Amino acid sequence: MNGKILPHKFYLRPTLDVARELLGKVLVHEAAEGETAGIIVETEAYMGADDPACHSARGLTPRTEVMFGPAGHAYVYFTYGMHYCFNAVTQPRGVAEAALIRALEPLDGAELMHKRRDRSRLTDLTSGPAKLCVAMGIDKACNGLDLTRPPLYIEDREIEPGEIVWRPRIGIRVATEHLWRCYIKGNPFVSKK
DNA sequence: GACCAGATTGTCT
DNA sequence: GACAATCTGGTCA
Repeated sequence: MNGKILPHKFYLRPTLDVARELLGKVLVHEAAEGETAGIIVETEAYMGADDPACHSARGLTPRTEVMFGPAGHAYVYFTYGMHYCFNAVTQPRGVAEAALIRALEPLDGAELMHKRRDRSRLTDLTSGPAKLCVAMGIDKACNGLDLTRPPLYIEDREIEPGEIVWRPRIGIRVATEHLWRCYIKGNPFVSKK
C-alpha cells in the first residue's frame, strides 16, 4: 500500500458526500491469490429508511444487518442468483445507509483480474458492480469486513478525480427520480452513460 | 448502436 | 411464489 487508509470518520457523514468523495479513492483487496486495486470511478447512494430502493428500507433482517451496523464496513450482497455487489456502509450504528461501488479503473493486479474474469478487454474487467466483485475477488466472505484494515480497505492516493456528474441510479424500479449516482465524467470504466 | 431474453438462487411475503 | 442495486449473448439495424 502506498496511500492513507480512509478512517471511520470518513464514512460518518451524509451518504451523498461519501459517495462523491469516494470517487478517485482506491479500493484494495489483499487476497491469497494476490493483491488487486482499482480507482473508484462510479458510486450510488442508498439512503436507508426513506429510500424504497434501499434494502434496509424494509427493516433489519439477517441480510441487511451490516448496513445497520457502524460506518466503514463492507456490505456485500448476492442478487439475481449469481452476482455479488459491494457497498461501503455510511452513518452511525442504527442508520442503515451505504454507498454502492459501481465501477473501478484497474490499478494494481490487472493480470489477476483477467484471470478471474476471463475477459480480454481491460474495460470489461471492472465496469459494473458485479463485474468488479469478480475481478477483485469479493464475495460473501467479505460481508461485514472493516474497511479500515487489510485484507479489504479503501485508501487515498491523492488522485484527482476530475469532473463529477450526478445522474439517476441504475437497475432499480422504484425511487428512480433521485440523482443519486455519481461518476467521473468521460471515464471509460463507468458502467453506463 | 439499441433492444431483449435467459441465467439462477438468496431473501422475504 | 415472486422478485431482485446484473451480466451476457443473441437479434436486428
